[in-house]
Amino acid sequence: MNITELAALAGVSKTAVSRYFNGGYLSPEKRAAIDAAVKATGYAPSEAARGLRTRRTRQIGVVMPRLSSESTARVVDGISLVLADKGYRLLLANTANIPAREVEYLDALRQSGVDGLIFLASVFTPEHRAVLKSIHIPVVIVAQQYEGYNCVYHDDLGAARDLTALLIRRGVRPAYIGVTAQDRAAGWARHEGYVQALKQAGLAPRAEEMYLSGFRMEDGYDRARALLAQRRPGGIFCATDAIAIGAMQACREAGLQVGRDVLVAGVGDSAMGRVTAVPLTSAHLHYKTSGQEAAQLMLKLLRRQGAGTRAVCLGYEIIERASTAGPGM
Amino acid sequence: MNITELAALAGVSKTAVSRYFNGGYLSPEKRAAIDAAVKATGYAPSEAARGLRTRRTRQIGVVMPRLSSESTARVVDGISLVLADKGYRLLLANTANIPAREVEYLDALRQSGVDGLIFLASVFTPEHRAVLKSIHIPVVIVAQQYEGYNCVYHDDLGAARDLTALLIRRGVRPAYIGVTAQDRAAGWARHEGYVQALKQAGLAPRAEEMYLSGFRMEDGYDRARALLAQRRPGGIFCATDAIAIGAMQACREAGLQVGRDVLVAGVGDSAMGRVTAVPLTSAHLHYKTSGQEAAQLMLKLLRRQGAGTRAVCLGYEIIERASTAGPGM
DNA sequence: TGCAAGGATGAAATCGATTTCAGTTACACA
DNA sequence: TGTGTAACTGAAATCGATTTCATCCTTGCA
Repeated sequence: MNITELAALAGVSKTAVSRYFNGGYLSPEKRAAIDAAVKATGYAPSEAARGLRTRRTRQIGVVMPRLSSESTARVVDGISLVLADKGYRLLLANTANIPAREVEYLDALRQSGVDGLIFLASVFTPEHRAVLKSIHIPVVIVAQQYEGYNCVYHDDLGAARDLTALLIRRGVRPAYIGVTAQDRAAGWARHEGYVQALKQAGLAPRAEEMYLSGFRMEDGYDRARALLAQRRPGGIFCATDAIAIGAMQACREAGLQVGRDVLVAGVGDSAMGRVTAVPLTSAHLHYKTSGQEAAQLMLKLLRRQGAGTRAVCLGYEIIERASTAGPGM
Repeated sequence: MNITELAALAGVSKTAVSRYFNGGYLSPEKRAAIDAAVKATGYAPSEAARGLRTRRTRQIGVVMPRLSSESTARVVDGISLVLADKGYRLLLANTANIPAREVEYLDALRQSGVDGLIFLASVFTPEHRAVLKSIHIPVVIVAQQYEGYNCVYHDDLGAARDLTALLIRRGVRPAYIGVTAQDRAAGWARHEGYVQALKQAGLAPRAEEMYLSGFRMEDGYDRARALLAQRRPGGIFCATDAIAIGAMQACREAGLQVGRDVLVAGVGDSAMGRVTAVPLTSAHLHYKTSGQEAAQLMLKLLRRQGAGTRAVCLGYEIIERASTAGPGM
């Protein structure tokens, strides 16, 4: 069933049918006739043909690392909530955390004709910059700040600073376990926040108290074991909840009671951190909100209301739980 | 840049360019000329035009409840892993757990021209049946068994039976907290497994020991509190990990030590259940695998190798942790 | 009465690819 | 020499919509 057949059935021209779906001059009689024909046949215009003519697909590409990460899933959830409402659909590209694949998929999605691209970024290589420059449709970058592009990101530095300060207020000098600084937000900014808090408290950051880890719980566990084998810090500030949870496990196994002998904090307020043996102090980052904001921003850009680029920085909320109760508890 | 311009640039016909991208007779000289032109311009065929002509989009629709649920995310992760490899892209529809929206989105995706549909199902209303019947592209249903359709699902009944039997072996008569039987897999089948295990052990199931709950942790907490206010079961078998984690919390607050005073088990082997104060005994369901299987099945169907419908039932793995250590521990 | 404005209409052009089809060339083989 | 086959070619038809444009029909108003 195509527009020509439907038009014949309703006794009108193709043009009238097109106007029925897209608005335009159309008499009530024809409208009713088309309405009846559409209802009877269940006809719907071909998206392919429509897309060819209008150059719009009402699809938004989303490039992201692992869907099965809580934060990513929350962001995408937020995006889909807003966009589905406006009739847009999400075209997903799962990069499995491989930067080269990000570049590849950004390019592939661009060519596949999406109206816009939302990119959940972690690192920026020269290839990233090149492919982003070659994209001539609206782009919104989530979770990282990138000069000259529309971004929605979190105040990672502030969250890390406040959490570190909290540990210091509880009477300890925290060590640090974080991730690669290539990830400006989760790596560099959170580390910087840690350093700033130390300095503000008059403490000198020491390289031997700062550890680099992977993103997984197991990585946090390993690094914390290595750390505890060398020194006994009063607290550990971890760049992510997963690392923190691994670290708490290592502490427990070392005979330390988390929240009393050693204070631990993470970032992200993951569901896991709420149910651990000792609930984890963390910073709630508004992931779902950042997805929604990114989608709103995308809608604005699609409506060509994109006067200049915008950068939206979302706040955070420190959630104190038992893991930072304090030495006296 | 379109095919006509590129053909002119390379000094060949449009047909030759098409054959360059799709295979067909083409002399090495023309191939080289087109290759050079493509490399120089970065030309890629318009997906819209191609889709119009071929009626294929290389897009697979995925309809699912909440992305921000661990099991869903794992399934979709598995799907995208397999399909991305074969050049297919995922068109996502997030139904926010609203059955009416599932029907709506199934219909919308069908009309948007996807080559196939993967449906992460929970309940089947008459409207679901109707819309599924109206779909004439390959469909794979995940997580539920549905007669006459290609399905990939888990042995929910077996997992529930084994876990309940485990609790009984540990010397307790477990109560049950589960979800609506409208969800055949997570609701009905897991309940049925519980009942079967009781009967096999010569115990009569009692209605007053079976509670109906929502899907969230808070729901499990509430139901467990209500349960504990009435009776003190030696164990609780919960239809999902989230419920079980809520229930463990309620037990702790009631002064009971989970794993000793009360044994608890869930289903799903969620990341949360591994880090709780008392780690949770659960059944690992191969969610990611089910996504991969569903994708493989879809690929077969797309290749028209769909001789009859197939139903793939995946096994499970009982993961014993401290929450079912036993009264003596 | 005349005329401008705007509602309503549908034929035809267009979007950018794939596919059909008619035909050429080259070569092997009887 | 004739013939069958396979490699190769490109003009033209086609997919199913949107959009342009010329035209017709009403009104309202001077």
